[in-house]
Amino acid sequence: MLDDRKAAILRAVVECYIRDAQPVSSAYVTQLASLGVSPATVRNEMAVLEQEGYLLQPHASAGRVPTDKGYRFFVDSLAGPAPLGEPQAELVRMFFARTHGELEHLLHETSELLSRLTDYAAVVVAPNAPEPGRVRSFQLVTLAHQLALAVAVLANGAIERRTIELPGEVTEAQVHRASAALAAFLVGGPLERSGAVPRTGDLTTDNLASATLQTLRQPDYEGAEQVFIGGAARMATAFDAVSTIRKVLGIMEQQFVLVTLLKDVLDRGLSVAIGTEHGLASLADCSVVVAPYEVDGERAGTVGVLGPTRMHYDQALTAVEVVSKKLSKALQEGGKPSAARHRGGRARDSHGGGPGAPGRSIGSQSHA
Amino acid sequence: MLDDRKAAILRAVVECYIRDAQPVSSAYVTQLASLGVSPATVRNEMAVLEQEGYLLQPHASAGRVPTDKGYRFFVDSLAGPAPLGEPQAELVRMFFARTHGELEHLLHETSELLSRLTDYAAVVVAPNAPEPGRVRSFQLVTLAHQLALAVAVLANGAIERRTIELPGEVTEAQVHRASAALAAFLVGGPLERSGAVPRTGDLTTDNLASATLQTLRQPDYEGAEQVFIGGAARMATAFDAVSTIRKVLGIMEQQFVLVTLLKDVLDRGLSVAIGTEHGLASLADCSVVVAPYEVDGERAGTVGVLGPTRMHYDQALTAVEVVSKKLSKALQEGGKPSAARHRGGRARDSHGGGPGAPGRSIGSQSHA
DNA sequence: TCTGGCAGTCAAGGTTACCGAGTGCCAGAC
DNA sequence: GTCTGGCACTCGGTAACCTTGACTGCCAGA
Repeated sequence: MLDDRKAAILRAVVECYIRDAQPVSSAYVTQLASLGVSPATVRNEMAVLEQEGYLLQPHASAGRVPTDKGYRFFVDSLAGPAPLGEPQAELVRMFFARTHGELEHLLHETSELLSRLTDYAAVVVAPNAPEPGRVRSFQLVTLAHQLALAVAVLANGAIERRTIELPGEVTEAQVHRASAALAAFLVGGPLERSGAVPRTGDLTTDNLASATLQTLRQPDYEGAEQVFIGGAARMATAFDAVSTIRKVLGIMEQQFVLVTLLKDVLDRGLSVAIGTEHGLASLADCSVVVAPYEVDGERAGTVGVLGPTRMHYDQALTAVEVVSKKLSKALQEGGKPSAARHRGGRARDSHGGGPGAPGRSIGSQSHA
Repeated sequence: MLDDRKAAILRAVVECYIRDAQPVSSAYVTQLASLGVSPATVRNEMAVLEQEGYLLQPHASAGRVPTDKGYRFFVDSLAGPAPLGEPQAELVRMFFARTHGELEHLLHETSELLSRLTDYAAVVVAPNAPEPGRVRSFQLVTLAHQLALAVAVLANGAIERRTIELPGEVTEAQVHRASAALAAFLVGGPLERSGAVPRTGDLTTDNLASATLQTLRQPDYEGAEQVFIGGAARMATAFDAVSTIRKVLGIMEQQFVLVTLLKDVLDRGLSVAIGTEHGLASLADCSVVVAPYEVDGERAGTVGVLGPTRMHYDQALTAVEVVSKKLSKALQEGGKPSAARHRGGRARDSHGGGPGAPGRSIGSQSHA
């Protein structure tokens, strides 16, 4: 589609613009990309590139600026992600060497890591798949007069809990029996195990048990995706127009929108969405770099970076890639309860570090 | 300290400046505060007020702007918090009428509520006191080969969990016995119950039990304060200098600093800290309005509002006051497990609403 | 097909002048 | 003594204007 020279010129323009945030002139390209031609020739080529929609001239006497299409070509023709700088690599190594507490904490910190690696805002979407783990222990505990708590410990250390309302006439003994029956039924299998609890003979007990079972099968309201945003404040550094900052922060508030955005991008099989490629008008000046991460070999969640369209795509791609890989691995490490956890309460690794360091990012956690 | 007329003039200046964000002239004050004197007189008074440090003139031909000291006088002489507007009151009522899920979720949403009420950023610091609840149920569950999970359900529905590393030679039966012994020892009392577990006769079991007890007595690493920030993006609307926005967002990233700030203000017995009154140079353009909230009659956490020094103090004060009261009450409602929870895993109220509405704020949750 | 040169265009920056908002001060009234 | 009206003064802000310089587009010639 583009001959070598045009491609080289386009690449040069994109690179310069990403670096300097200023329109790139033909002379600058000439001296940077050693093409052996004069500025005039470059000018001609640039005029063609503009006609074809790769470049744009803010005004007549200015240099050229890449369009979304220009960035797209740049990204697609990228030799591949740049290797991570040594200091960054060290950061990643350090980060994943430490053991983190529960999943939420890990993901939250991961968003900060990614943000620090790239210097853009980072987004981490938590896994929303229900815990697949088998039940290791089940208990029904009476709390108040007409209130009980169903607590299940899953094999991976996660805890599922549901509040159960008791009809008035249930006795403590009946709760106990129902608990035992449910434990016998559930332990060793999935929490949502189908079928009915074997009858105990006592009607109230059986009713309680089946009601509890029903509740357990309903997904937790936490099922909605959780989003962690790291380094939102870096957006204020990436742009200098107040209005843009406002728009972007505004979108980041609507975390539901953000999750949908990332999902869409991934679903379209992309790892980069540039400018208007994702349909959000208020993020027209932003690009998104995403990668899924896996738990037990299955796509579980998403990590991503949100930055200006003139972002360092190569670095962002690498960072996102590396972090998603490492995160997958960290979550993979099976029984290790320090990480493979979701929705359950908190766990802490017995050798986990003390109180976390002061947050460095406007981290965000919400139920989108 | 200030005679009535000076006070009236100062108040008028502050009010106008809060409303218009523009230096206030003597003429404007004259027509607004019906003092029955001419602009010239007001000018003379304003000159005195400036000399005494209540007002400031950005430049010679400009009107006056309040200093921190001026705002302080204004706040202190405030007749009292303004009543909440009807729409706001409705918002609060609606909010607290709904049942919320677990504590974290509630606090997170509270920060958004407060932000929406005031149109500034809101901060909610979670209670950091350990759950005082009595143990209702205790269990030690083997997870992996050398890994167990201690799970305690407290009377208020909270769940405490600790990971326990098992020495290699422990059998499943021994874990079981230790679990039973610990349950017998702990249930009905506090989780940190002092004393030793009664011996079972089996050395390994006893060792495991006492090791577990030891772990239980150590505070969870989540003991560090959690902070929820709602509506951080509103800061971008409150200021129009990019550099200020950057500074403020920067501080909000360092959530540890933020917590300390709120703590300091409260400890000094203040409910409002204006401009440089709190020592943070980068928040010199900001004021903070705080109030503690209570759980079981004891100070548990803090709610606060962070806005520009020219904030609507009366409204902010009311909002913070009302929200802290209502929050205390919501958390008070004793056995109700839907709210009185911390650190434990998640619980959901059986009649809790489905997936929350899309987040409207850059909410933030971190371990400071 | 490339190149050098030249004219054209336009943003940015600096200068000037002007306007107007607001003060300070003073003399006179109450 | 206190207040007021009036007047001169001060500056920030805006607009008009010009200059500069950085580009490009185009064209004629290599």
